[in-house]
Amino acid sequence: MNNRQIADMFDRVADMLAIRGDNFHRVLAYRKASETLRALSQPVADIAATGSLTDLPNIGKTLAEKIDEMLETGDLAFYHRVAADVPPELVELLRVEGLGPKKVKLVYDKLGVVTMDDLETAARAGKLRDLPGMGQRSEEKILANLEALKQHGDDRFPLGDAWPLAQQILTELETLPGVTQTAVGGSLRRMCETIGDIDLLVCASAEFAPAIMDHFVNLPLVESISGHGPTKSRVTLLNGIGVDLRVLPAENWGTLLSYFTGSKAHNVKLRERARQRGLSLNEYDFTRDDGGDPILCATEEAVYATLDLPYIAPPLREDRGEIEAAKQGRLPDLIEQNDIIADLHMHSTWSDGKATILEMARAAQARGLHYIVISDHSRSLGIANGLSIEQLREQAAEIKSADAEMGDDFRILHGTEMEIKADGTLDYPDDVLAELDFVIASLHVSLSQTRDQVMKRVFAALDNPHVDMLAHPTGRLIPDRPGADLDMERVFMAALSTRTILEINANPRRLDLTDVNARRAAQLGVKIAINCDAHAPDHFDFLHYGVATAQRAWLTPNNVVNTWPLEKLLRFIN
DNA sequence: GCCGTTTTCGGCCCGACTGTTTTCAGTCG
Repeated sequence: MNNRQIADMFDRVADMLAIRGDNFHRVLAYRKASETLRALSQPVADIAATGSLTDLPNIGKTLAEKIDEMLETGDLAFYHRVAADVPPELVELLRVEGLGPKKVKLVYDKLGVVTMDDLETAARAGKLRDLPGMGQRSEEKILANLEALKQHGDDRFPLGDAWPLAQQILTELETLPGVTQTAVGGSLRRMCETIGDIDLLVCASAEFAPAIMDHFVNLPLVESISGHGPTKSRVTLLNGIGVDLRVLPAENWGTLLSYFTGSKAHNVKLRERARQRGLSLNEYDFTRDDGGDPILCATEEAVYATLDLPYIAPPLREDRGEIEAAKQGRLPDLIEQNDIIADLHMHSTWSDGKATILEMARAAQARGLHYIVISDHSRSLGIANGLSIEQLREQAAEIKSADAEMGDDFRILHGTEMEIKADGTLDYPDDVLAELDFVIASLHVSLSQTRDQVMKRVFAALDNPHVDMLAHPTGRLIPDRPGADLDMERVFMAALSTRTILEINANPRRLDLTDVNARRAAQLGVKIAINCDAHAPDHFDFLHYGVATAQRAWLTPNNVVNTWPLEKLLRFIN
């Protein structure tokens, strides 16, 4: 079993234990262990092999043994023991909003409900309303939420879908009386690749809050309201995405922002640190155990300062070592968007782009870039109008004239995004590749090949001396396609030894490498590029998603080749 | 079940909102 499968198993066991009514903190231990495994940037099997599983946070003796068991047998006996008490199918019921472990146990014990269909049948028959603690309203709500789940599912939303939506709502809320500041919070502010719901925060004094909330829950794109109070409201939009809004005054802004940015695990660490100092941290303030005046924080900097920590940027707040690093003064000097001076991967009308080479160059220059690589698709990708060898050579002439047109302050390099074909061969011969300034290799087809097959293809590209960069290495698409089954550790080692750059593709449907993989690659010394893969001038807007992913990977400007002057990049690839 | 400036046992974050209550449990974030 791999990291994700073991993490999934721990999550499933946690849900089953919660339904069974086990100690809450025992349940939490399984969930925390799951998070540790998901954040791990190397195979847990490698760590198990050295016997150092318990060095990982949240993995103690018991869970280490369970991980060993799963690695050896592919199964977990404990899971089957719990399953004797709690049918594993019950876990599915937790996806229904408003149903937690207690109520799932209730409907199972009293009505024998196991599946969603059972639940719907029971609700329609009016059997839920007579259960203790439930009534007609609960029954109606469960039916409505079952229906909503069928309609929208409860999948997470791609960052690229949620971000513009959040900005749109905030822009509207900013116009309301009394609103002095707004912000996104939660996983959206941390720029996770997918988000469960949108957290919005508004700064306004209490007398304005009710009107702000009323406006919010009555926005035209609201489908239903699931909570509506003076400081907190929650709605579901027509596309099924949930949006939470919190309103607090300026004196609480820093603690509010910190609290609702999370992650949960990061917050727990902050609160533990507060307790060590005789303080208790919540979204309003720090209260003192000795009963003294609470400490108010109008900024997040003040929150961290109260805990004797430097400011920690939101993309780092995943409890992946950032608090320990902050304590020791070794937080990374994170890459910022204005460090980026080049884009090495884009398309023009020569293949499937929407703009000419010159238009792309001017758009790039307008955004502060100093050089670009035009990298149209290669001949075998017919669907994207890939270039024949003859077309590629014709294109060289146009690149040259466009480059001259742009003047001395901007350079256009001639590249290609070359297919790594399904049979493992490359789409252009070496002598053609030798004519180009920059060669990108990509997987687009036959991504569901076996690990052996697809790794052979990647090695063929990495080992070719003309290939400078591997673009969107796994080929995944969020949320539809998981991507090729690569052994990333071996990809990184090969990239390192062949001096091949690996890409963080900034398109929010890709974000490939992932944050976790990019962090591991950079740790090993692999150089990373952040590229928009622009097919039109406005796709350069994707850059902030790519930079945020790089920040989540703890990358500094030195890890990222797009921060380098052209001469340095050319030295590296040659 | 994990973890240790609270240190091998006894903590483990906590507040808003809802619905069913008549003072609170459950859910959610």
